Amino acid sequence: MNMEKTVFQPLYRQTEVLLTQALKAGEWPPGGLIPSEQELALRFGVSQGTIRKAIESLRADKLLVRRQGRGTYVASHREEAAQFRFLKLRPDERPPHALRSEFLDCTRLKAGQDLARALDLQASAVIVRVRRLLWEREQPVVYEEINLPGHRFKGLSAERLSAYQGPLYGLFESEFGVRMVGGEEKLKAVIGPPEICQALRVPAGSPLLYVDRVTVSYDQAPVEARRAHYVTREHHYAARL
Amino acid sequence: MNMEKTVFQPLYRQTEVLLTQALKAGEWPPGGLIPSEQELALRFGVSQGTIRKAIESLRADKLLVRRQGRGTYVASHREEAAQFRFLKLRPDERPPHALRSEFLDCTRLKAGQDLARALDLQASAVIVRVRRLLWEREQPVVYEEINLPGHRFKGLSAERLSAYQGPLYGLFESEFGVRMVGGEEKLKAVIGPPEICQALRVPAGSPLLYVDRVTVSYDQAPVEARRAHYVTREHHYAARL
DNA sequence: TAGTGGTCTAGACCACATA
DNA sequence: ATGTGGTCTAGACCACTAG
Repeated sequence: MNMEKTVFQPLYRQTEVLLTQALKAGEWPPGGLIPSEQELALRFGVSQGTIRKAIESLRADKLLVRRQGRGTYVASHREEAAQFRFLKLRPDERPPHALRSEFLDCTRLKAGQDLARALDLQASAVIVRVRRLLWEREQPVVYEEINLPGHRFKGLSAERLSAYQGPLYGLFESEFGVRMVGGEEKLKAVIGPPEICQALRVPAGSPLLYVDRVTVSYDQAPVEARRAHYVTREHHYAARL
Repeated sequence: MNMEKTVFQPLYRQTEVLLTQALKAGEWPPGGLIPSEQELALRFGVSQGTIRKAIESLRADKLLVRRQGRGTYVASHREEAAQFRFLKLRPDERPPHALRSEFLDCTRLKAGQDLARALDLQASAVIVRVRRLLWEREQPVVYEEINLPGHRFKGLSAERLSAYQGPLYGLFESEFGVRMVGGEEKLKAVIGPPEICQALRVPAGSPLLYVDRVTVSYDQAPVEARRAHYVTREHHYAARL
Protein backbone atom coordinates (compact mmCIF):
# COMPACT_ATOMS: atom_id res chain seq x y z
CA MET A 1 0.00 0.00 0.00
CA ASN A 2 2.32 2.69 1.25
CA MET A 3 4.55 2.73 -1.81
CA GLU A 4 5.87 6.24 -1.39
CA LYS A 5 8.78 6.21 0.95
CA THR A 6 9.83 9.59 2.16
CA VAL A 7 13.17 10.54 0.67
CA PHE A 8 13.90 12.55 3.73
CA GLN A 9 17.29 14.18 4.02
CA PRO A 10 17.98 16.26 7.12
CA LEU A 11 18.59 19.94 6.63
CA TYR A 12 22.25 19.72 7.55
CA ARG A 13 22.79 17.08 4.82
CA GLN A 14 21.11 19.27 2.26
CA THR A 15 23.26 22.16 3.42
CA GLU A 16 26.33 19.95 3.15
CA VAL A 17 25.45 19.18 -0.46
CA LEU A 18 25.06 22.88 -1.25
CA LEU A 19 28.42 23.65 0.31
CA THR A 20 30.06 20.82 -1.62
CA GLN A 21 28.61 22.16 -4.86
CA ALA A 22 30.03 25.58 -4.07
CA LEU A 23 33.43 24.02 -3.41
CA LYS A 24 33.25 21.99 -6.61
CA ALA A 25 32.34 25.11 -8.57
CA GLY A 26 35.44 26.78 -7.18
CA GLU A 27 33.55 29.53 -5.41
CA TRP A 28 36.36 29.69 -2.86
CA PRO A 29 39.92 28.72 -3.84
CA PRO A 30 41.87 25.95 -2.09
CA GLY A 31 43.50 27.44 0.96
CA GLY A 32 40.99 30.30 0.91
CA LEU A 33 38.62 31.49 3.58
CA ILE A 34 34.93 30.64 3.32
CA PRO A 35 32.20 32.86 4.82
CA SER A 36 31.51 32.74 8.55
CA GLU A 37 28.83 30.54 10.08
CA GLN A 38 26.58 33.57 10.47
CA GLU A 39 26.82 34.52 6.82
CA LEU A 40 26.26 30.98 5.60
CA ALA A 41 23.29 30.56 7.94
CA LEU A 42 21.74 33.66 6.44
CA ARG A 43 22.52 32.59 2.89
CA PHE A 44 21.03 29.12 3.23
CA GLY A 45 18.20 30.12 5.53
CA VAL A 46 19.06 27.75 8.37
CA SER A 47 20.24 28.22 11.92
CA GLN A 48 23.88 28.53 12.88
CA GLY A 49 23.77 25.12 14.55
CA THR A 50 22.70 23.45 11.33
CA ILE A 51 25.45 25.13 9.35
CA ARG A 52 27.87 24.05 12.03
CA LYS A 53 26.87 20.41 11.65
CA ALA A 54 27.26 20.55 7.88
CA ILE A 55 30.70 22.15 8.18
CA GLU A 56 31.75 19.62 10.82
CA SER A 57 30.92 16.80 8.42
CA LEU A 58 33.01 18.35 5.65
CA ARG A 59 35.80 18.94 8.11
CA ALA A 60 35.76 15.24 9.09
CA ASP A 61 36.10 14.40 5.38
CA LYS A 62 39.07 16.78 5.21
CA LEU A 63 37.43 19.08 2.68
CA LEU A 64 37.51 22.00 5.10
CA VAL A 65 39.87 23.11 7.86
CA ARG A 66 38.68 25.14 10.85
CA ARG A 67 40.86 27.47 12.87
CA GLN A 68 39.49 29.00 16.01
CA GLY A 69 39.46 32.77 15.93
CA ARG A 70 40.38 32.87 12.24
CA GLY A 71 37.74 31.11 10.22
CA THR A 72 37.04 28.11 8.02
CA TYR A 73 39.34 27.36 5.08
CA VAL A 74 39.17 25.18 2.00
CA ALA A 75 41.64 22.32 2.50
CA SER A 76 44.69 22.40 0.25
CA HIS A 77 47.31 19.86 -0.74
CA ARG A 78 49.92 22.54 -0.30
CA GLU A 79 49.54 22.51 3.46
CA GLU A 80 52.03 20.66 5.56
CA ALA A 81 49.44 18.49 7.25
CA ALA A 82 48.20 16.91 4.01
CA GLN A 83 51.60 15.70 2.79
CA PHE A 84 51.45 12.14 4.05
CA ARG A 85 47.76 11.47 3.64
CA PHE A 86 48.04 9.88 0.21
CA LEU A 87 51.48 8.29 0.41
CA LYS A 88 51.47 5.70 3.17
CA LEU A 89 55.01 4.45 2.67
CA ARG A 90 57.12 5.06 5.78
CA PRO A 91 60.72 4.28 6.71
CA ASP A 92 60.93 1.35 9.16
CA GLU A 93 63.26 3.14 11.55
CA ARG A 94 63.88 6.73 10.59
CA PRO A 95 61.27 9.47 10.79
CA PRO A 96 59.43 10.09 7.49
CA HIS A 97 60.49 12.95 5.27
CA ALA A 98 59.46 14.27 1.87
CA LEU A 99 60.55 12.36 -1.24
CA ARG A 100 62.13 13.80 -4.36
CA SER A 101 60.30 13.34 -7.61
CA GLU A 102 62.04 12.38 -10.88
CA PHE A 103 59.72 12.50 -13.87
CA LEU A 104 60.49 9.93 -16.56
CA ASP A 105 57.95 10.84 -19.22
CA CYS A 106 54.52 12.28 -19.92
CA THR A 107 52.53 10.86 -22.82
CA ARG A 108 49.02 10.89 -24.23
CA LEU A 109 47.23 7.75 -25.36
CA LYS A 110 43.84 6.08 -25.65
CA ALA A 111 42.47 4.88 -22.34
CA GLY A 112 41.67 1.30 -23.24
CA GLN A 113 39.19 -0.88 -21.41
CA ASP A 114 40.69 -1.15 -17.94
CA LEU A 115 41.57 2.50 -17.44
CA ALA A 116 38.32 3.62 -19.04
CA ARG A 117 36.38 1.62 -16.49
CA ALA A 118 38.45 2.90 -13.58
CA LEU A 119 38.14 6.54 -14.70
CA ASP A 120 34.56 6.30 -15.93
CA LEU A 121 35.50 7.24 -19.50
CA GLN A 122 34.99 5.85 -23.01
CA ALA A 123 37.66 3.36 -24.05
CA SER A 124 38.53 5.70 -26.92
CA ALA A 125 39.01 8.73 -24.65
CA VAL A 126 42.47 10.27 -24.37
CA ILE A 127 44.39 10.03 -21.14
CA VAL A 128 47.62 11.59 -19.93
CA ARG A 129 50.15 9.16 -18.50
CA VAL A 130 52.96 10.33 -16.25
CA ARG A 131 55.70 8.01 -15.07
CA ARG A 132 58.06 8.91 -12.30
CA LEU A 133 60.39 7.74 -9.57
CA LEU A 134 60.31 8.90 -5.96
CA TRP A 135 63.71 9.09 -4.30
CA GLU A 136 64.64 9.01 -0.66
CA ARG A 137 68.13 10.39 -0.50
CA GLU A 138 70.15 8.39 -3.05
CA GLN A 139 67.75 5.46 -3.26
CA PRO A 140 64.58 5.24 -5.38
CA VAL A 141 61.72 3.73 -3.38
CA VAL A 142 58.66 4.19 -5.61
CA TYR A 143 58.05 3.70 -9.32
CA GLU A 144 54.66 4.88 -10.45
CA GLU A 145 52.47 5.37 -13.48
CA ILE A 146 49.82 8.06 -13.14
CA ASN A 147 46.83 8.08 -15.51
CA LEU A 148 44.62 11.15 -15.79
CA PRO A 149 41.62 12.02 -17.97
CA GLY A 150 43.01 14.11 -20.84
CA HIS A 151 40.19 16.59 -21.00
CA ARG A 152 40.75 17.78 -17.45
CA PHE A 153 44.53 18.08 -17.77
CA LYS A 154 44.96 19.87 -21.07
CA GLY A 155 48.30 21.61 -20.73
CA LEU A 156 50.08 18.96 -18.67
CA SER A 157 53.59 18.26 -19.94
CA ALA A 158 56.94 16.94 -18.75
CA GLU A 159 58.33 20.48 -18.63
CA ARG A 160 55.50 21.77 -16.51
CA LEU A 161 55.87 18.85 -14.11
CA SER A 162 59.60 19.30 -13.70
CA ALA A 163 59.22 23.04 -13.18
CA TYR A 164 56.78 22.65 -10.30
CA GLN A 165 57.98 22.38 -6.75
CA GLY A 166 55.93 20.56 -4.12
CA PRO A 167 53.35 17.80 -4.10
CA LEU A 168 51.81 16.75 -7.39
CA TYR A 169 48.27 17.13 -6.08
CA GLY A 170 49.12 20.73 -5.24
CA LEU A 171 49.88 21.37 -8.89
CA PHE A 172 46.68 19.64 -9.95
CA GLU A 173 44.52 21.77 -7.70
CA SER A 174 46.12 25.11 -8.48
CA GLU A 175 46.85 24.67 -12.20
CA PHE A 176 43.97 22.44 -13.30
CA GLY A 177 41.28 23.05 -10.69
CA VAL A 178 41.09 19.36 -9.85
CA ARG A 179 41.18 18.64 -6.14
CA MET A 180 41.80 15.08 -4.98
CA VAL A 181 39.67 14.42 -1.91
CA GLY A 182 39.95 10.69 -1.32
CA GLY A 183 40.67 7.32 -2.82
CA GLU A 184 40.99 3.59 -2.50
CA GLU A 185 44.06 1.42 -2.83
CA LYS A 186 44.39 -2.26 -3.62
CA LEU A 187 47.68 -3.85 -2.56
CA LYS A 188 49.44 -6.98 -3.70
CA ALA A 189 52.86 -8.51 -3.18
CA VAL A 190 54.48 -9.20 -6.55
CA ILE A 191 57.78 -10.10 -8.12
CA GLY A 192 58.96 -6.87 -9.70
CA PRO A 193 59.03 -6.80 -13.52
CA PRO A 194 62.65 -6.59 -14.78
CA GLU A 195 62.47 -3.03 -16.12
CA ILE A 196 60.91 -1.74 -12.91
CA CYS A 197 63.47 -3.52 -10.72
CA GLN A 198 66.16 -1.93 -12.85
CA ALA A 199 64.67 1.53 -12.47
CA LEU A 200 64.40 1.01 -8.72
CA ARG A 201 68.01 -0.26 -8.44
CA VAL A 202 66.98 -3.53 -6.81
CA PRO A 203 67.97 -7.05 -7.95
CA ALA A 204 65.81 -8.63 -10.62
CA GLY A 205 63.14 -10.81 -9.05
CA SER A 206 62.84 -8.71 -5.89
CA PRO A 207 59.47 -8.68 -4.13
CA LEU A 208 57.70 -5.33 -4.50
CA LEU A 209 54.51 -3.93 -3.07
CA TYR A 210 52.13 -3.23 -5.93
CA VAL A 211 49.64 -0.44 -5.21
CA ASP A 212 46.64 0.21 -7.44
CA ARG A 213 44.99 3.51 -6.54
CA VAL A 214 41.83 5.19 -7.77
CA THR A 215 41.62 8.77 -6.59
CA VAL A 216 38.37 10.70 -6.49
CA SER A 217 37.40 14.36 -6.43
CA TYR A 218 34.20 15.96 -5.11
CA ASP A 219 31.12 13.73 -5.37
CA GLN A 220 33.38 10.67 -5.52
CA ALA A 221 34.09 11.19 -9.21
CA PRO A 222 37.24 9.20 -10.18
CA VAL A 223 39.96 11.45 -11.64
CA GLU A 224 43.15 9.45 -11.34
CA ALA A 225 44.21 5.82 -11.76
CA ARG A 226 47.67 5.18 -10.40
CA ARG A 227 49.73 2.02 -10.42
CA ALA A 228 52.84 1.97 -8.29
CA HIS A 229 55.56 -0.38 -7.10
CA TYR A 230 57.03 0.27 -3.66
CA VAL A 231 60.37 -1.00 -2.39
CA THR A 232 59.64 -2.32 1.11
CA ARG A 233 63.09 -3.51 2.10
CA GLU A 234 63.55 -0.68 4.59
CA HIS A 235 60.06 0.79 4.37
CA HIS A 236 56.51 -0.30 5.07
CA TYR A 237 53.00 0.68 4.12
CA ALA A 238 51.16 1.99 7.20
CA ALA A 239 47.44 1.30 7.61
CA ARG A 240 44.96 1.94 10.41
CA LEU A 241 42.16 -0.39 11.44
CA MET B 1 32.16 23.27 36.11
CA ASN B 2 35.64 22.19 37.02
CA MET B 3 37.90 23.79 34.47
CA GLU B 4 41.53 23.74 35.33
CA LYS B 5 43.40 26.07 33.11
CA THR B 6 46.39 23.93 32.35
CA VAL B 7 44.56 20.69 31.64
CA PHE B 8 41.38 22.03 30.17
CA GLN B 9 39.25 19.40 28.53
CA PRO B 10 35.74 20.25 27.33
CA LEU B 11 32.94 18.69 29.31
CA TYR B 12 32.00 16.31 26.52
CA ARG B 13 35.57 14.97 26.42
CA GLN B 14 35.55 14.41 30.16
CA THR B 15 32.21 12.66 29.80
CA GLU B 16 33.64 10.56 26.99
CA VAL B 17 36.47 9.46 29.27
CA LEU B 18 34.01 8.49 32.00
CA LEU B 19 31.96 6.47 29.54
CA THR B 20 35.09 4.75 28.25
CA GLN B 21 36.09 3.83 31.79
CA ALA B 22 32.66 2.31 32.37
CA LEU B 23 33.00 0.32 29.15
CA LYS B 24 36.50 -0.80 30.11
CA ALA B 25 35.25 -1.90 33.52
CA GLY B 26 32.63 -4.01 31.80
CA GLU B 27 29.69 -2.15 33.32
CA TRP B 28 27.66 -3.04 30.23
CA PRO B 29 28.46 -6.21 28.26
CA PRO B 30 29.38 -6.17 24.55
CA GLY B 31 26.18 -6.17 22.55
CA GLY B 32 24.28 -4.86 25.58
CA LEU B 33 22.17 -1.75 25.98
CA ILE B 34 23.58 1.25 27.81
CA PRO B 35 21.38 3.77 29.66
CA SER B 36 19.46 6.41 27.72
CA GLU B 37 20.77 9.91 27.14
CA GLN B 38 18.46 11.22 29.85
CA GLU B 39 19.75 8.80 32.46
CA LEU B 40 23.39 9.41 31.57
CA ALA B 41 22.88 13.17 31.62
CA LEU B 42 21.48 12.86 35.13
CA ARG B 43 24.26 10.53 36.25
CA PHE B 44 27.10 12.73 35.00
CA GLY B 45 25.43 16.02 35.78
CA VAL B 46 25.58 17.44 32.26
CA SER B 47 23.00 18.36 29.67
CA GLN B 48 21.59 15.89 27.18
CA GLY B 49 23.39 17.69 24.37
CA THR B 50 26.75 17.17 26.02
CA ILE B 51 26.08 13.46 26.56
CA ARG B 52 25.04 13.25 22.94
CA LYS B 53 28.33 14.69 21.76
CA ALA B 54 30.33 12.26 23.90
CA ILE B 55 28.31 9.31 22.62
CA GLU B 56 28.66 10.49 19.02
CA SER B 57 32.44 10.50 19.42
CA LEU B 58 32.45 6.94 20.76
CA ARG B 59 30.11 5.92 17.96
CA ALA B 60 32.54 7.35 15.40
CA ASP B 61 35.29 5.24 17.01
CA LYS B 62 33.01 2.19 16.70
CA LEU B 63 32.86 1.60 20.44
CA LEU B 64 29.10 2.19 20.51
CA VAL B 65 26.26 1.55 18.09
CA ARG B 66 23.11 3.67 18.08
CA ARG B 67 19.72 2.51 16.86
CA GLN B 68 16.92 5.00 16.58
CA GLY B 69 13.93 4.07 18.68
CA ARG B 70 15.82 1.30 20.47
CA GLY B 71 18.81 2.70 22.25
CA THR B 72 22.60 2.75 22.33
CA TYR B 73 24.51 -0.54 22.41
CA VAL B 74 28.07 -1.59 23.18
CA ALA B 75 29.71 -2.63 19.90
CA SER B 76 30.48 -6.33 19.57
CA HIS B 77 32.70 -8.38 17.28
CA ARG B 78 29.89 -10.88 16.96
CA GLU B 79 27.83 -8.50 14.87
CA GLU B 80 27.70 -8.92 11.15
CA ALA B 81 28.89 -5.39 10.44
CA ALA B 82 32.21 -5.80 12.26
CA GLN B 83 33.38 -8.92 10.40
CA PHE B 84 35.57 -7.29 7.78
CA ARG B 85 36.90 -4.38 9.79
CA PHE B 86 40.12 -6.09 10.86
CA LEU B 87 40.78 -8.38 7.90
CA LYS B 88 41.26 -6.26 4.81
CA LEU B 89 42.04 -9.07 2.39
CA ARG B 90 39.44 -9.22 -0.38
CA PRO B 91 39.01 -11.43 -3.45
CA ASP B 92 39.93 -9.57 -6.65
CA GLU B 93 36.77 -10.58 -8.48
CA ARG B 94 34.32 -12.44 -6.30
CA PRO B 95 32.39 -10.89 -3.41
CA PRO B 96 34.06 -11.37 -0.02
CA HIS B 97 32.87 -14.11 2.28
CA ALA B 98 33.92 -15.44 5.67
CA LEU B 99 37.09 -17.54 5.90
CA ARG B 100 37.47 -20.86 7.67
CA SER B 101 39.99 -21.05 10.48
CA GLU B 102 42.37 -24.00 10.95
CA PHE B 103 44.34 -23.79 14.18
CA LEU B 104 47.83 -25.23 13.97
CA ASP B 105 49.01 -24.87 17.56
CA CYS B 106 48.76 -22.85 20.75
CA THR B 107 51.86 -22.49 22.90
CA ARG B 108 53.16 -20.45 25.82
CA LEU B 109 56.61 -18.86 25.82
CA LYS B 110 58.61 -15.91 27.05
CA ALA B 111 57.90 -12.71 25.17
CA GLY B 112 61.42 -11.71 24.23
CA GLN B 113 62.51 -8.20 23.36
CA ASP B 114 60.52 -7.45 20.21
CA LEU B 115 57.15 -8.75 21.38
CA ALA B 116 57.65 -7.28 24.84
CA ARG B 117 58.11 -3.87 23.31
CA ALA B 118 55.08 -4.24 21.03
CA LEU B 119 52.83 -5.46 23.86
CA ASP B 120 54.27 -3.21 26.56
CA LEU B 121 55.43 -6.13 28.72
CA GLN B 122 58.60 -7.30 30.41
CA ALA B 123 60.82 -9.41 28.16
CA SER B 124 60.44 -12.24 30.68
CA ALA B 125 56.63 -12.11 30.65
CA VAL B 126 54.73 -15.10 29.31
CA ILE B 127 52.77 -14.81 26.11
CA VAL B 128 50.35 -17.13 24.37
CA ARG B 129 51.09 -17.80 20.71
CA VAL B 130 48.45 -19.11 18.35
CA ARG B 131 49.24 -20.11 14.79
CA ARG B 132 46.57 -20.73 12.23
CA LEU B 133 45.61 -20.83 8.57
CA LEU B 134 42.61 -19.09 7.04
CA TRP B 135 41.01 -20.97 4.17
CA GLU B 136 38.84 -19.72 1.37
CA ARG B 137 37.10 -22.78 0.01
CA GLU B 138 39.89 -25.29 -0.67
CA GLN B 139 42.72 -22.77 -0.75
CA PRO B 140 44.59 -21.33 2.24
CA VAL B 141 45.08 -17.58 1.85
CA VAL B 142 46.45 -16.46 5.22
CA TYR B 143 49.08 -17.85 7.58
CA GLU B 144 49.27 -16.03 10.86
CA GLU B 145 50.94 -16.01 14.23
CA ILE B 146 48.97 -14.35 17.01
CA ASN B 147 50.75 -13.25 20.18
CA LEU B 148 48.77 -12.36 23.30
CA PRO B 149 49.77 -11.35 26.84
CA GLY B 150 49.52 -14.53 28.90
CA HIS B 151 48.04 -12.91 31.99
CA ARG B 152 44.95 -11.74 30.15
CA PHE B 153 44.33 -15.01 28.32
CA LYS B 154 44.70 -17.59 31.07
CA GLY B 155 42.61 -20.52 29.87
CA LEU B 156 43.29 -20.18 26.16
CA SER B 157 44.08 -23.53 24.54
CA ALA B 158 43.95 -25.26 21.18
CA GLU B 159 40.83 -27.15 22.22
CA ARG B 160 38.99 -24.03 23.25
CA LEU B 161 39.91 -22.32 19.99
CA SER B 162 38.76 -25.20 17.84
CA ALA B 163 35.50 -25.50 19.75
CA TYR B 164 34.52 -21.89 19.20
CA GLN B 165 32.53 -20.84 16.18
CA GLY B 166 32.79 -17.33 14.77
CA PRO B 167 35.37 -14.57 14.75
CA LEU B 168 38.34 -14.88 17.07
CA TYR B 169 37.83 -11.41 18.51
CA GLY B 170 34.31 -12.49 19.45
CA LEU B 171 35.77 -15.25 21.62
CA PHE B 172 38.26 -12.84 23.14
CA GLU B 173 35.57 -10.39 24.17
CA SER B 174 33.09 -12.91 25.55
CA GLU B 175 35.48 -15.40 27.16
CA PHE B 176 38.34 -13.18 28.28
CA GLY B 177 36.75 -9.75 28.55
CA VAL B 178 39.26 -8.24 26.15
CA ARG B 179 37.69 -6.13 23.45
CA MET B 180 39.83 -5.14 20.44
CA VAL B 181 38.91 -1.60 19.44
CA GLY B 182 41.53 -0.63 16.89
CA GLY B 183 44.99 -1.21 15.55
CA GLU B 184 47.79 -0.40 13.16
CA GLU B 185 49.25 -2.53 10.43
CA LYS B 186 52.64 -2.34 8.70
CA LEU B 187 52.82 -4.03 5.30
CA LYS B 188 55.73 -5.32 3.31
CA ALA B 189 56.16 -7.41 0.19
CA VAL B 190 58.42 -10.38 0.94
CA ILE B 191 59.56 -13.68 -0.50
CA GLY B 192 57.69 -16.25 1.54
CA PRO B 193 59.81 -18.41 3.87
CA PRO B 194 59.83 -22.05 2.69
CA GLU B 195 57.77 -23.47 5.55
CA ILE B 196 55.11 -20.79 5.17
CA CYS B 197 54.90 -21.23 1.39
CA GLN B 198 54.44 -24.93 2.00
CA ALA B 199 51.65 -24.37 4.52
CA LEU B 200 49.95 -21.98 2.08
CA ARG B 201 50.29 -24.43 -0.84
CA VAL B 202 52.14 -21.93 -3.01
CA PRO B 203 55.48 -22.48 -4.79
CA ALA B 204 58.61 -21.84 -2.78
CA GLY B 205 59.86 -18.32 -3.38
CA SER B 206 56.40 -16.86 -4.01
CA PRO B 207 55.86 -13.21 -3.13
CA LEU B 208 53.64 -12.78 -0.07
CA LEU B 209 52.16 -9.77 1.65
CA TYR B 210 53.59 -9.58 5.15
CA VAL B 211 51.30 -7.86 7.67
CA ASP B 212 52.51 -6.81 11.10
CA ARG B 213 49.57 -5.79 13.28
CA VAL B 214 49.41 -4.32 16.77
CA THR B 215 45.86 -4.38 18.11
CA VAL B 216 44.73 -2.17 20.97
CA SER B 217 41.90 -2.23 23.48
CA TYR B 218 40.34 0.68 25.38
CA ASP B 219 42.75 3.55 26.09
CA GLN B 220 44.95 2.36 23.22
CA ALA B 221 46.55 -0.34 25.35
CA PRO B 222 48.25 -2.92 23.06
CA VAL B 223 46.86 -6.42 23.61
CA GLU B 224 47.81 -8.35 20.50
CA ALA B 225 50.82 -8.56 18.18
CA ARG B 226 50.04 -10.45 15.01
CA ARG B 227 52.32 -11.36 12.12
CA ALA B 228 50.65 -12.69 9.02
CA HIS B 229 51.47 -13.67 5.44
CA TYR B 230 48.74 -13.14 2.84
CA VAL B 231 48.54 -14.82 -0.55
CA THR B 232 47.70 -12.03 -3.00
CA ARG B 233 47.57 -13.98 -6.23
CA GLU B 234 43.78 -13.68 -6.46
CA HIS B 235 43.26 -11.34 -3.52
CA HIS B 236 44.26 -7.84 -2.50
CA TYR B 237 44.54 -5.76 0.62
CA ALA B 238 41.98 -2.93 0.52
CA ALA B 239 42.85 0.45 2.02
CA ARG B 240 41.11 3.81 2.08
CA LEU B 241 42.79 7.20 1.79
C1' DT C 1 1.14 4.78 23.67
C1' DA C 2 5.53 5.42 25.69
C1' DG C 3 10.33 5.70 25.20
C1' DT C 4 14.30 6.01 22.40
C1' DG C 5 17.49 8.48 19.42
C1' DG C 6 17.54 12.23 15.42
C1' DT C 7 16.95 16.98 14.05
C1' DC C 8 16.61 21.92 14.55
C1' DT C 9 16.68 26.12 16.85
C1' DA C 10 18.09 30.11 19.89
C1' DG C 11 20.99 32.05 23.02
C1' DA C 12 24.78 32.52 26.26
C1' DC C 13 29.39 32.41 27.20
C1' DC C 14 34.46 31.00 26.38
C1' DA C 15 38.92 30.77 23.76
C1' DC C 16 41.58 32.50 20.21
C1' DA C 17 43.41 35.59 16.50
C1' DT C 18 43.90 40.00 14.57
C1' DA C 19 43.93 44.81 14.24
C1' DA D 1 37.75 45.86 20.58
C1' DT D 2 35.86 42.93 17.25
C1' DG D 3 34.91 38.78 14.95
C1' DT D 4 35.81 34.05 14.52
C1' DG D 5 35.02 29.25 15.86
C1' DG D 6 34.28 26.14 20.35
C1' DT D 7 31.36 24.75 24.16
C1' DC D 8 27.16 24.16 26.74
C1' DT D 9 22.45 24.42 27.62
C1' DA D 10 17.26 24.05 27.17
C1' DG D 11 13.43 22.96 24.70
C1' DA D 12 10.59 21.65 20.80
C1' DC D 13 9.36 18.49 17.50
C1' DC D 14 10.16 14.33 14.30
C1' DA D 15 11.15 9.32 13.21
C1' DC D 16 11.51 4.83 14.72
C1' DT D 17 10.66 0.69 17.76
C1' DA D 18 8.24 -2.06 20.80
C1' DG D 19 4.56 -3.47 23.84
